[in-house]
Amino acid sequence: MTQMHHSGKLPPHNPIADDGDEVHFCSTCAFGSVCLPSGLNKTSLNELHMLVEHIGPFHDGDVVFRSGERFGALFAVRAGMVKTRQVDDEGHEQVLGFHLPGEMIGLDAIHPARYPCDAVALDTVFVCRFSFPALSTLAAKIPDVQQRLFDLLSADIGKTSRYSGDHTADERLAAFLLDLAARYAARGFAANAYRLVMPRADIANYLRLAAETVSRVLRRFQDHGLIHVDGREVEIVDKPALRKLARHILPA
Amino acid sequence: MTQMHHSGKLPPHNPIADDGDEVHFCSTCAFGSVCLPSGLNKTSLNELHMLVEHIGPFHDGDVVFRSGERFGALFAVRAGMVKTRQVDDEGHEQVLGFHLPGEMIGLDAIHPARYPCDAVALDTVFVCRFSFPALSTLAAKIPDVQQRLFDLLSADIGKTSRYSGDHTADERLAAFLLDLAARYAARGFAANAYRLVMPRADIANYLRLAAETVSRVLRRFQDHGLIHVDGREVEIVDKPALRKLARHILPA
DNA sequence: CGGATTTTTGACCAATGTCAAGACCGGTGG
DNA sequence: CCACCGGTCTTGACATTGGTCAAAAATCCG
Repeated sequence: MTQMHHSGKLPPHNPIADDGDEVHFCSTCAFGSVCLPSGLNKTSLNELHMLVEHIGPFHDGDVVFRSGERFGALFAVRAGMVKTRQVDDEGHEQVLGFHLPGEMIGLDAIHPARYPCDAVALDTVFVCRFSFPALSTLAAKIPDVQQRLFDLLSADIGKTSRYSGDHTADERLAAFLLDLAARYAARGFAANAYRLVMPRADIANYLRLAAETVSRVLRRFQDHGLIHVDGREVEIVDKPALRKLARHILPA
Repeated sequence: MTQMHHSGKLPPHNPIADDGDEVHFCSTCAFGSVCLPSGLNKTSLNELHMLVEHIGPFHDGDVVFRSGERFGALFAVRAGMVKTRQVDDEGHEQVLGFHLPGEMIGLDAIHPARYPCDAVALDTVFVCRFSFPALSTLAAKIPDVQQRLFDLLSADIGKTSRYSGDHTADERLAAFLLDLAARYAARGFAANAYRLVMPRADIANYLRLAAETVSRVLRRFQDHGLIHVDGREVEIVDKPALRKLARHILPA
């Protein structure tokens, strides 16, 4: 299994160094809609920015948080890709998700008050840390923040059930490729071509398939002109066809 | 597919008629810890009770809420069992969960602001309706209520990922039986014997198996002395053995 | 360039799904 | 009380998807 190269958490970056692109970042972040001055008063805005710590860089295999650690904060991915996974005591890994810039992780840790999974960097990653006690307090004062938190949590329940059904390998892979494309597009990246940052084995694990099956299906998709794959680079060629395959899984 | 016999929602019961067992009910409800006078001041308590509407009875097949309806409230099951399910436009059903008394449904509707699934009674069901706007307002005023909501949402994310992994039919069924037993026990019912209210087909769908497989596995479990099944009545005979089977799925 | 890791490919296999038939069960009406 | 009916559940025979194993090919990095 992939193990961390470094020791785990790194000390916070000097926030000042990041101020330059803070606004740019916030525009794609999970809290963007409340962070950015969209009808939110300056004081509240500052309070939210105040409680955010910028942390990074993490490198491939580094752990942002680890299963069992006491829960203290939510994280938003600021750059790079993070996978969340559970490893049982016999070493079986279960990949729970892949998280792109602007997406929030740690939401499943609130209730047990411990992180129930590891969050592992798949490449060079920067994150924002939101102290949860501070965030709760703020949420009680600012309805928009509270609502945003409820929304993030609720949306995560919906996402989690997306792949929960019984579907063929083709359906799952088609949905996976489209879903990633849509999420990249939503964050302002190219809509039809991107890099699969994670190894095939992780994709397979996430989709409950064997790595060999992922390989074979991608190959077949390419042979049929649905996508073009070169190593980890993917280009979506025939989106309607993929969408048709994925129709049982993806949101209408 | 099972269709509703009646038209759907029924008018609210007269709350006064239920006052008698309100306390008893609250002690097993998802909001019990905040509703009951455990350090919570009387005024707040009253405000929470105020916004609850008791609704029912629903009968087998009746719909508590339906996919696509505008989201306005969370529901707690008060009696009976509710299943949540999605039906795609080709009629394929996907069962998302079974909900026992004291459990909350509708949490996945907050974000899309519409119910993303149907909630269907499997037998005679009573629910409590929590107006969400009212609940949010209250949450902003009472930290315990806010925290409770965050907890409920977060726990649901965790639950949803429980069966998300790749597991054998045996593992899944063992986990399913134990999970139900634990949830019944947590609500004060018998810990080792209960009635499977739902048809085999629903269990199968939920666990991504064929109904025939459910049938065969239950049979085998019985032959091996792990459980005793008689129609929909189940008794757990060898819990340690089941737990061993389910060890990859169930919480430590 | 060389070793490790990841990915691909082929051959085979097993778990589970599918199909079909029959048993069971609860309710209904004669 | 019994026969019947519709739905549910079980069982058996068979089919199929996707998993497993093994080895070769490609890729990555130092």
